[in-house]
Amino acid sequence: MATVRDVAERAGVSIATVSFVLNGTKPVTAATRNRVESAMSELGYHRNVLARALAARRTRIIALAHPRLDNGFGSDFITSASRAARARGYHLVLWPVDNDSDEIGELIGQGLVDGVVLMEVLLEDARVEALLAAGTPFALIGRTADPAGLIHVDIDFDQSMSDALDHLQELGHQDITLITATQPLPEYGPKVRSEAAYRRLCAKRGLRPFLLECEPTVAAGRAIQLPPGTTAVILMNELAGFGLLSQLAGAGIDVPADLSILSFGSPALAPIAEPQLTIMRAPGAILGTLGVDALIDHLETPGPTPPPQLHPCTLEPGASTTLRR
Amino acid sequence: MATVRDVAERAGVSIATVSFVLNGTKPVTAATRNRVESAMSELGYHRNVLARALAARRTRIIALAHPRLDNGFGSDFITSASRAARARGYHLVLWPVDNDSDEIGELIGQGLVDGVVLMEVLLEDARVEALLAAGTPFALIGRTADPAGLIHVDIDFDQSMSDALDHLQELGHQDITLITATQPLPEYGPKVRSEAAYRRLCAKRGLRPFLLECEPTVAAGRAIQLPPGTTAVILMNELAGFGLLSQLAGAGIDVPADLSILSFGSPALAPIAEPQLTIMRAPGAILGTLGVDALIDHLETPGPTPPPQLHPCTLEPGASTTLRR
DNA sequence: CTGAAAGCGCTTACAG
DNA sequence: CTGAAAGCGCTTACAG
Repeated sequence: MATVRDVAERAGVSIATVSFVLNGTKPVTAATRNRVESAMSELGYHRNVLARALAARRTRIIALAHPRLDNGFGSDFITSASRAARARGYHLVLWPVDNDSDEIGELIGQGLVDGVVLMEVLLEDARVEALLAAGTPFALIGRTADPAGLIHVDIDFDQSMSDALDHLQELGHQDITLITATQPLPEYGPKVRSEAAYRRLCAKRGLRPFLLECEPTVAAGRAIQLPPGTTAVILMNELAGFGLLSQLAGAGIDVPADLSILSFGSPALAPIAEPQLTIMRAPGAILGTLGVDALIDHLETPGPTPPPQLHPCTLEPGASTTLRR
Repeated sequence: MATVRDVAERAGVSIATVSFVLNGTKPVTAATRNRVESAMSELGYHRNVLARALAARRTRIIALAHPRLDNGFGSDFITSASRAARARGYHLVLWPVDNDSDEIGELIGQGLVDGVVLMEVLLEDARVEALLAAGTPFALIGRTADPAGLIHVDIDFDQSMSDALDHLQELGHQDITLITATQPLPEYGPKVRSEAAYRRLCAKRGLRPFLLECEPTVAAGRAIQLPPGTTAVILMNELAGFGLLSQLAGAGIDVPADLSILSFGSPALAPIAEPQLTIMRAPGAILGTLGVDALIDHLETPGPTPPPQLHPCTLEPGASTTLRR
């Protein structure tokens, strides 16, 4: 592998000059620049990111801390996050850490990364404390209970719920039940915020709120007992949704003629349902890009905390919602 | 952040000695070791991985090169791969690269990683050539057309297909149709190998082979025309499977009474189907661990190419297969 | 605009 | 068993 020294020698300049053209950090005459650039391409020079990082005290590596990946928008998110990082000349390392301050503290101490993107943020999150204590810049995917002053991107649950209700109300529905999933951890942000948004919007719109929750399984969905009078359902429990569909089919209740279903879920599963589900699609890929960009922006031009980036889910019409009869 | 220098000073030794106890590379008396270790813990010392990497010419970072993640065992695989790396003291960086030799060549040139795990390997893969040319160690998840001499881990398609046929034959089936998915790229290893295994095993077992393929969509599944006489189906096309189930239900054909279905697929989707699908589950998490471990083993003790690690899918009984009537 | 030199925080021959 | 010193491949004040 060629080094700056090789390039400098071939171009007849000092290694400092090579560095200046490499980084554009100081003015260099066109002639010198050309000599350096041809030397680089002739030698197939690639700068060593490790040495650069050590000397510059900036690694241009960021971590994606993920307790687990099996949920929600996992794959989309990761693909877009790693692409976003690469697009800005950064590398993304994966840190499989639990919500544990020691574990992340140890990782931070290694000095490998300039910042951290935190997935699966809890309302109370020990990792956030560790990051704050270490002075390591970070961006949250999701939000703690009080995210003021923290860089974060998240689903806009208010807007999403509003859009969901709009869709159903435009179809004439007024008795709309919200079905969520029982969570292993009590304080799960998306659920808490969605329920709050639903309650608030119902009050504001003069709708009677019906909230239900069940385990995220097909079997639990089969056992759902909808409140009498319900003509539409907002689902935040994809698996139970399939159970519910099966239960309804068995009972001769037609979807959407008798009951409209709007499901917060993934486009992968929607076409499997019968009828194909109308979904509110989570902006996984968008959040990946926003989170990484927000962090890198902050790393490159530190300043006051940028405003949160909240992005709503997108309505993707299927065949499971229709006019109330 | 404390450095080796701080530790050395506090312990009253040289930085070399600190390094020796850090790495266990040279014998150190118990007394000295103790002094160094207490100094380290008192200072909350963490070794800087960048500096170590630069000095030792080994970064202990490996890359996971992934064209896209949306397919197959994506999330499971990545989670297990990143855990496996961490368990061995390595970091895993994500490289979102297409099957393009330039792109991966540029990334390798940066000197960030000791080796690469390659996902989504094609029968002819430009990235493999680039890696070979650069002399960068790598492990394949999947296989090229001729993987001899390359470290690789993959699904054992022969064994998996054999297990699938065993299951169905034990239930009395002899007319077994294999349904695969049309691929965007012509030479897709899993499909090619599965079909070959199916053909070979049918011949060996005196079964008549029926092969079908269709687009990986629910709609395509609805349009499948099974060969007359088929009593069981092996599906390697999950989405089409749902379409097929729907088609059969509409035609009054009972699964599994009239037709058994064994699907190579994910445990996430199996319970959604009605009846719940009997599946051959891809060993995504296992391959993640095996791939990373194989690469790191080779990095730490170079030697002849270790034998390929082939791991079969696991039969997970559902309610979609039963005795032939 | 360009260069000589120090330094980032480690590891590793080489000596003793 | 321990230490002094060189060096990994860069960046960045500091001078000129």
